[in-house]
Amino acid sequence: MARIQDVAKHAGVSVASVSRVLAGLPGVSEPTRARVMASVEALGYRPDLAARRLRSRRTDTLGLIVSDIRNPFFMEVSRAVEDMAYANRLRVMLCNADEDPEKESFYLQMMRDENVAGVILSPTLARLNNYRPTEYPFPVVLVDRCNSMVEADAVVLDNMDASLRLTRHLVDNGHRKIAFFYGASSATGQQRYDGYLSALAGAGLSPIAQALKPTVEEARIAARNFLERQRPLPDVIVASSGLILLGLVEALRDTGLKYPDDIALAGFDDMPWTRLLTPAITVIAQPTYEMGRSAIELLLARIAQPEQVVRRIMLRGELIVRESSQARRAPPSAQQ
Amino acid sequence: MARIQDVAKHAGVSVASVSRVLAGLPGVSEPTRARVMASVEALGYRPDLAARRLRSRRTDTLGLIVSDIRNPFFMEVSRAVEDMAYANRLRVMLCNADEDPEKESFYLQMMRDENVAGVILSPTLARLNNYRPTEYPFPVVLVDRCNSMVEADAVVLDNMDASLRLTRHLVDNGHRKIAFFYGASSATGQQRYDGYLSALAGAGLSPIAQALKPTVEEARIAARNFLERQRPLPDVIVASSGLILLGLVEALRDTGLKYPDDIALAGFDDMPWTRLLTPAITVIAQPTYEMGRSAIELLLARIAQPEQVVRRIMLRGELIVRESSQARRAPPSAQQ
DNA sequence: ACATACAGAGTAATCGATTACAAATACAAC
DNA sequence: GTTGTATTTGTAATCGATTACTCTGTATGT
Repeated sequence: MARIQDVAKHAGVSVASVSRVLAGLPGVSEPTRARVMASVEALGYRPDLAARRLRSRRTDTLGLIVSDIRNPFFMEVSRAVEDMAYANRLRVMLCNADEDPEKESFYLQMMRDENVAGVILSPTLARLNNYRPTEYPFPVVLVDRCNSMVEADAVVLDNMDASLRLTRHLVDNGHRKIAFFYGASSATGQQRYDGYLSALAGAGLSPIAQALKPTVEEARIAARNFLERQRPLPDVIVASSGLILLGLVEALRDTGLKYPDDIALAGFDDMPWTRLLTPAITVIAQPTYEMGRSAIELLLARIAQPEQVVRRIMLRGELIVRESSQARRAPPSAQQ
Repeated sequence: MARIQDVAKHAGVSVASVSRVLAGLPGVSEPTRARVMASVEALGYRPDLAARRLRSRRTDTLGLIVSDIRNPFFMEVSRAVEDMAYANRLRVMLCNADEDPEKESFYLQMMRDENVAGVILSPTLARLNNYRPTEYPFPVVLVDRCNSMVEADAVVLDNMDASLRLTRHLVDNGHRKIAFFYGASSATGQQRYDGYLSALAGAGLSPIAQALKPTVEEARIAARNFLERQRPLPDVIVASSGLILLGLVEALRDTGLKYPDDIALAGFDDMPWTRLLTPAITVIAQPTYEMGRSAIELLLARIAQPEQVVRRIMLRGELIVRESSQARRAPPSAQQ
C-alpha cells in the first residue's frame, strides 16, 4: 500500500503538497498539482482513512438508527438516506434498534465511538420522552417520531391530522363502532391514537382501543383474541401502522371473517400488498422517500450550520380510499 | 474527551498497562487491572477508534453489499447479518448496490478504503462472471449469487433444484404451456431458468421464456405486454423472484385476468402477501435468515483462518403449494 | 549465594495522515 | 537595488492509540 510519503517522493514534492492537492486546497501551483495527480494515479494511492480521521478529527460518516428495519416504511426511508449519502460521497452506518432501548443505546454509543458527523434517529418512546439534545456530541435529526415537547430537528408525518382524516372518512362512510389497534411503544402510535380520539369526539362516538407492541405477530394474536371475544363486533378496525395492519389481515384470515362485510378495515402505510388484496385496503400513504430525503437534508444543513434554528418538517399523509373501508351493505348502526 | 494518557495518569500507571487491560491481554496484576478499570469508569474513557485502527491496522467492521435493499429477501438477509454482528460486537456497513455494477465497484472500493475485515456480497452478474478472489484485500463471502466456476466461499439456494421442483409441480398438476419470467442480470435468475428448462426437457415440453430486469416495474410492464399479445395464453407463468412475482400479480390485475382460472401463477420468495392474496400464491420459500446467518459464519471463520479450504453452503428451498398453481377446471391440454 | 526464568510495568517508536508554522520564491512598486 | 507582499513549498509537530523492547524485582533451582 502506497502512503502519502511515497506519492510525495514519486512526484518530487513534500507530503504537505500532496495533502493539499488531495484536499483541493488553494495555494498549489498548477504544475505541482498535475505532478501529484499523476503520481497518485501511477501508484494507485488511496489515503488511509484511519490516519486521516485521527488527525483531522472528522469522519465523513452518518449514522442512521431505525427502530425496525423490517418495516417497509423504514426500509424506504433508509433507501432515501442511502441515495442521498451516495450522492454526497458520505458513508452511512445503518443500525437496527429493533424497538429495544438497550440496542438503541448501544448504537448511539457506537456512533459516539465512531465519531460520526451526525445521526438520523427514529427514537423509542422511552428515549423521546426524556430527550436532551445536548446529550449527544453530534447533531441528531429525528425521523418518524417526535413530539412538540422536544426541541430537535425532525421530519415527521402529521400523524394527528392523518389519523383524524382517516377516522373521519370512516365516520362519513357510516361506521360508528370504530376500533383502533395501535403501537404503544412509539410516539407515532400515540399521536395517531390522539387523532383517532379527536375524530371520535367530534362525532360523539366512543373509542374502542387496543395498545400493543408494533409487530405483525403481536397484532395478529391480539386481533385474533379480540375478534373471537368481542361482541358485538365493531364496524371497523383501524391499524396505526403497516405491520399492525398486516397482523390484522392475518387474524381476519385466521378467524374466517370477511372484510368489509363482517368488519371493515383501514390503516397506515401503503404497502405492496394493500392494493393487491381483494378487497383492497384503505390506507394513509406516507411520503417515505421524501421523509428520508428531508431528514438527511436537515442533517447536512445542521452540520454545516450548528447554531441554526431548530427546524421541524411535517409532511401530510395521503388518504387512499379503497374497498376495505366500505360500510356493511345493511349497516345496523348507520342511517345511510 | 479523556485520552488513554489521562487514564494512565489517573490510575498511576503507564499507558501500556491501560492498553493491556483494555485489550484483555495477560501480564497485568489484579490490583493494576482494578485500578485501571476504576479510572476508566471514573473518567468515562472511550478509546479513540481512529487511533486504534491506525495503529493496530484492524477495524472490527464488516461490509455487506446487497444488490437491492428493497427486495424483502435481502432485507431478511441483512437482518440476520446485523443480528449476528451485534452479538459479536462487530460493526456492519450496509450498502445497496442497486444492481448497478458501478455502484457495486464504488462500494467495494469504499470497503478497501475502510479497511474492513471482510465483506458479504451478492454480486452482479458482470462481477461474478469474471470474479477473481485475489482482487480484494479482504475475505469475501458471496451470498445468494454464485456459480460453480467461482472459487469462493458462498451461501446460496440450490436454485436449479428448487426451480426444477417448482416446475415439476406445475407439470404434475397438468400444466403444459409454462412461461418463465426471470431476472437476466443475476446468476440466480439464470440458474432458476436452467432448472426450469431441465424440468421442461424431462417432460418433453418447450419453454416460453422472458428475460427482464429484476424490478417490480419492469416485470409489470413486460407481463402486461405479454398477457395482452401472447395468444394462446400459457397455462401458467413462473416468476424467478419475489419482485418479479409482484409485478406479475399487478399485471394480472391490470389486464383483468384471474388466476388460476385464466392463467395460473407460481414463483420464488414467500413474502407477506403471497399467502394473503386470494387465491394464495404457490412459491419456493427461501431460508433467508439462515442464509444471512451462514454467510457471516463463513466470513468469520475465513477471517480467523485465511487459508482454510473454500466452502460453499447450498440450502434447499421449500415448495409451498397454494391455490395459484392449480390447473384450470377444464384444462384443454391436460389429461387429468 | 548465584544464575535463570519470568511476570509485571514502563519507555518510546510507530501507524499515516493533516496542518501550523517557517522558509523560499516570485513579483510589483518605489 | 531594495523592500514589501503574495504565493508556493517544505519541515516538523500532532492526532491517540498499540506494541516492540527494556528494565525491574521476585521466585526457583542448584
